[in-house]
Amino acid sequence: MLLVMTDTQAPSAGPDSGRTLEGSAAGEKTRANLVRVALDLFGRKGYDATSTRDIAGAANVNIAGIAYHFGGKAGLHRACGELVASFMGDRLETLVAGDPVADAALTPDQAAERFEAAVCGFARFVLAQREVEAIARFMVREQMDPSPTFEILYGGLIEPRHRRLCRLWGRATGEDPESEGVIITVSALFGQVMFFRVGRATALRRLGWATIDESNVEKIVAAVGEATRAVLAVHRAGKGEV
Amino acid sequence: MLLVMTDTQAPSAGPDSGRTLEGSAAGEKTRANLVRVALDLFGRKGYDATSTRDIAGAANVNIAGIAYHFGGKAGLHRACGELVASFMGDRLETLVAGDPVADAALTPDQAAERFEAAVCGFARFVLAQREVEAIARFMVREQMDPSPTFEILYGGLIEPRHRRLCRLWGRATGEDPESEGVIITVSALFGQVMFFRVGRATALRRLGWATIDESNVEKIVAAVGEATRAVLAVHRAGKGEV
DNA sequence: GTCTATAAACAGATAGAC
DNA sequence: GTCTATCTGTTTATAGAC
Repeated sequence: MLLVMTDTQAPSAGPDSGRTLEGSAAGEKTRANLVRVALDLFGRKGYDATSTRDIAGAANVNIAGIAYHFGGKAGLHRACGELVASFMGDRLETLVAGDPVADAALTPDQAAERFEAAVCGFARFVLAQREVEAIARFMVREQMDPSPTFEILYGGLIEPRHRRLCRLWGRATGEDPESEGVIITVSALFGQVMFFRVGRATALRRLGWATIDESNVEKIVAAVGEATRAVLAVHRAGKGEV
Repeated sequence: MLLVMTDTQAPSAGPDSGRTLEGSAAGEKTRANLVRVALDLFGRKGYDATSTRDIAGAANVNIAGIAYHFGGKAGLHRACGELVASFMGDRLETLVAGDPVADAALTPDQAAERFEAAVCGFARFVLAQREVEAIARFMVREQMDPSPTFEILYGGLIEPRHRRLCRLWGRATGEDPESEGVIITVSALFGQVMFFRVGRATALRRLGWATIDESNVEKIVAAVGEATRAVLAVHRAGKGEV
């Protein structure tokens, strides 16, 4: 959550090269403001389409502050990626899967139950939490047009979480957690949830909803939970049968 | 496929206000080139981040040609949306669902079979066809940051196709095709496919694939087809049971 | 229908006062 | 650490020659 202040390598020798690692309290707040606003704008409009003037204006920070604190626009974007990886990693760690070391001790039944809870918890978290809106937009944009920041997201957040879920699936079904089939199936099940984030404009229009509020989230959770149970059942029953 | 030349309302009285509706053969080719290139760049980098200079350069057309033929950058974007709606509408009409009027005459078994074929056909089309790459990027971008062009995509393509699939689902399960539950479930099932488009960067890295070639598409089709059958079976067996 | 040239606004970065 | 002012390059749009 606070690895925003990792020292950035400024592309040119800027005024930030000599500052201390901690910074002052005022500087800390300025940096946090900039990252919060930039995350929203980068996600909404994309990197190139977002001007540093807009960011600075919305964050009530002078334009020159971006270069000072992050070495430039690219450094600010990197800081956004680090915030996302850190924030989402913290939340998903406790929300989605519980204790990692205990996985091997789970019975298949327990693992299946926990996997379903992971899908539903992920859906509730990703769809209901207001603070995730900007983060989701930012992440989808990095998927479609990866910048150097994608590596931060993939290596620091996506890959370990996804691998973890595949282990859980393997524990529940007896299948190889690193096999293509498991990775694809787990990805597809979580893709159900993603649709209501990425295709939100379509979903809202088609369902006649103004927003995806708490009661609407539960309707979606019910559907993806049911699908998860159904697919899980097939894989636990007959392994070869398709 | 050729409603690219719908006359654009130029924001200001430009040189295109007096031209004929058909245009010359050379002009037609220029317009098609511009739309093809713009669709790719808009999808890749977004509207604001794509410069008319880049588009004109890649299309081997003079910069002023965009204002001449489409009234400006916004008109070119609209033309891209019209091409997408027209092209995808044509393909999905034959690929995904067959004859619309015959739906009511289908038995539940036939409808279920056809629905599964629709999901698999959609997956093959969306994931395998090279020409869909740019289109998919363009559409996802409109979902996340809707412009006036979104209305063209939703009303002319997404809504009618989605409604059609829900009717098929309703025919197979006996459920109300316009109910929230059906719309959500159908959306979620197709969301499985979308993940491998939108989250392609993640899927490739996680699976160790360089590209999603034909054999990889079939692996994905197998997984989403299986999930579709499983969920369909649950809804056809006991309607109240969850 | 296509071109050159240019206008007017805006981009990111930075120097230097405080 | 924050500010103003400015430099340099790029953006879309357009006027007018051909």
